[in-house]
Amino acid sequence: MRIGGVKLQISQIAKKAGVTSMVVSRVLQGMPTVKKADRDRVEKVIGRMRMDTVSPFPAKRKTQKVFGLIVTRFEDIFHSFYATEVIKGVFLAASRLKIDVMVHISERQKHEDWLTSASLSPENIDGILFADINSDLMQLKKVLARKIPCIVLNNYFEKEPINSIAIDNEKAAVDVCEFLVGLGHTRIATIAGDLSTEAGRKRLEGFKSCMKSHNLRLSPRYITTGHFLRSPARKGMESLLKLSEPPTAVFAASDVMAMEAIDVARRLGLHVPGDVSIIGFDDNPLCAYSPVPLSTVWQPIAEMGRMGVEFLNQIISGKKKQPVKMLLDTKLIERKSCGRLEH
Amino acid sequence: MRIGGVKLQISQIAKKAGVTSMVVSRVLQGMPTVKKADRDRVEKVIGRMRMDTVSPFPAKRKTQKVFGLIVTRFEDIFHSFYATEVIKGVFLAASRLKIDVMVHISERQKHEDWLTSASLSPENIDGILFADINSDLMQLKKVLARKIPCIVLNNYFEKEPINSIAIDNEKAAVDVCEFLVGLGHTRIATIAGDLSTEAGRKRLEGFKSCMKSHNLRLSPRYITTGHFLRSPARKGMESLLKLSEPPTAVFAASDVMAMEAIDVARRLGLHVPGDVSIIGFDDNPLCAYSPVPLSTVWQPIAEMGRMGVEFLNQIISGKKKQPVKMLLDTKLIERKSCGRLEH
DNA sequence: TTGAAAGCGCTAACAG
DNA sequence: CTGTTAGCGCTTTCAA
Repeated sequence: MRIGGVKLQISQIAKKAGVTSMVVSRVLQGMPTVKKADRDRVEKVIGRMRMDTVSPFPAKRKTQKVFGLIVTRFEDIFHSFYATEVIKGVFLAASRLKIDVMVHISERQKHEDWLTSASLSPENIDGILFADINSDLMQLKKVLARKIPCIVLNNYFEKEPINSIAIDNEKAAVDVCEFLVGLGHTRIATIAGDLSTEAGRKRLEGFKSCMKSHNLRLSPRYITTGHFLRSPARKGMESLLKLSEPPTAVFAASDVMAMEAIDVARRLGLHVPGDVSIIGFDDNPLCAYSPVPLSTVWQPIAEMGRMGVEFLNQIISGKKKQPVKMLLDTKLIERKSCGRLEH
Repeated sequence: MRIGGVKLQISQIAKKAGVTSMVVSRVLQGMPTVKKADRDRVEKVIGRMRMDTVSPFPAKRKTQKVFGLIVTRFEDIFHSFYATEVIKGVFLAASRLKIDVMVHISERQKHEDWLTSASLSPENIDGILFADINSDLMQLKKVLARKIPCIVLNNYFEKEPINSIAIDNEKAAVDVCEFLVGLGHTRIATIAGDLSTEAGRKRLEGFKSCMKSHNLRLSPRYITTGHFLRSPARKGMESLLKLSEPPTAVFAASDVMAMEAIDVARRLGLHVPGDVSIIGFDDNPLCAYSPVPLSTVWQPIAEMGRMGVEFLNQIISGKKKQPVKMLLDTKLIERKSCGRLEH
């Protein structure tokens, strides 16, 4: 067990907890065959030692702290704005705090047991940052069971005692919807993101709930899913524009999808925003190359990564009480792709 | 000792080398008290076992391979285009090859002995990638001495048997100079980069040698150093424009510096490229925000990172002969910041 | 500069 | 479920 760059001896933990080394060893390995009372005691002792070990020696450490960064793989991840921004924020903070970062790209859906693999074992890692969690809650549960300090980014756990920092996607989507309604639009459609991600779901939910609060009817045909990908987004936009009553405004859940939507519209001879307003999400710098400057939502992704590292560091040092819960605010960026509806 | 994601037992190495475990242990720890003959034998055996261990089991591995990525810290590193691009390329390849990456930001000049620190010890690492080497050749030497597979990016070792992949900065600078001469310029100045980096030096050398080959006089006053930083670059540009015979074209060794140079010129009421042509280096996307589209040099930074990972992986598997040596070509991007000289 | 022996920290196995 | 024992792999020590 590694704490704040220092190795904790099993025998020492055992002594303090009044159990044998074996019991501690089993607890650390997450084996089920340990009496609950013993397990609790061991965990409490580890928690106490964590604080004792780390706080009093700020610069005296020989070994650096090491954080694991778990990134769920998805298509084009390293061309994606999200991943590179998170990584930027994480490294920014890590380099300031002199923390090494072990990056692991985990395969979606697969039962990769990276926790027991050498490089990411608690032996070598002081804490773990999940850059996102897609469906594989299993690993998170294991990490929690072993009391390894961790923070989840981009997924907000409202009730569970899990440290999490996320973008307030729902509020952001409401802002977008309010903005479009404020421009006089009533026939508003959406190209939703990947609904297996929390960001995708929340953005859709926020949009729906805002439409409802304005008593605007949202036909199921106005809801398409682009999975955050280019080609499905195009298909979605095409289907929207083919409707007998096409929308006058479209909320795309990512800038990449919004750019594709603009392209689809223009190829059909429509003007943006004259014939149809389009708004994106991300504030991806690539929008600078858009034929019409894209209105969008800026989100503090790099900040989220930075805060993740800083908070995790504080948690490990016992300077921050758990659970940490943060919802970060977004900002609507108004450019030229949305216009007031003329009657 | 870790090889290709597999732990090699000291005792096994010892048996094959015909020495005791102690000797091997000492060799691995880099202790000086080992007979040279024994040390050589041990190293040879390790080299052999490396190939035996890795190649025959492509997918059978339980543990992932782990590469260390050493990035030398400098100002604003994570806002720098270079660092983020290298990292992008490294992760792109690493995720494809299912390799974990341990990122370490090393402090410049300091005697950080990260090799003996737990997280980057040969115990936990299969190979090392240097994202650049600034002055601290010591660490590289240690890595080489311990026969840990490694590749150096962005520094080209012409003669030493060190694996290296770099941008051909010298040729790129010659291209730039040829380009400016081709536009009719003869009074060409430069804002050089940080001359403690190889990139900075080579770009200056290339520029100088090309000027010479055209029999163009290069006054020392025409050579300023901007250290790749904003404020020194401004000062450099200011001093150039104050000369009694100011240059008609300026080669800035980075886009950030070129943008500052443009700003300085415009604030003095000069037109770019009418009064002075300016060319940068990097093809930083941030040039999109430049008041006049910046002519510059694109360099395959992400590709360099990607190749680094791929080659290192092949070296470890014995599929690639050492030393690997590569010089990557750049491309001059012509936009609007350089004009033909009118007489 | 070497290696036997002792020590250390961990875990698999097995008996209770 | 527990804890003893035995064993593993490595390093420190020390005498030669």
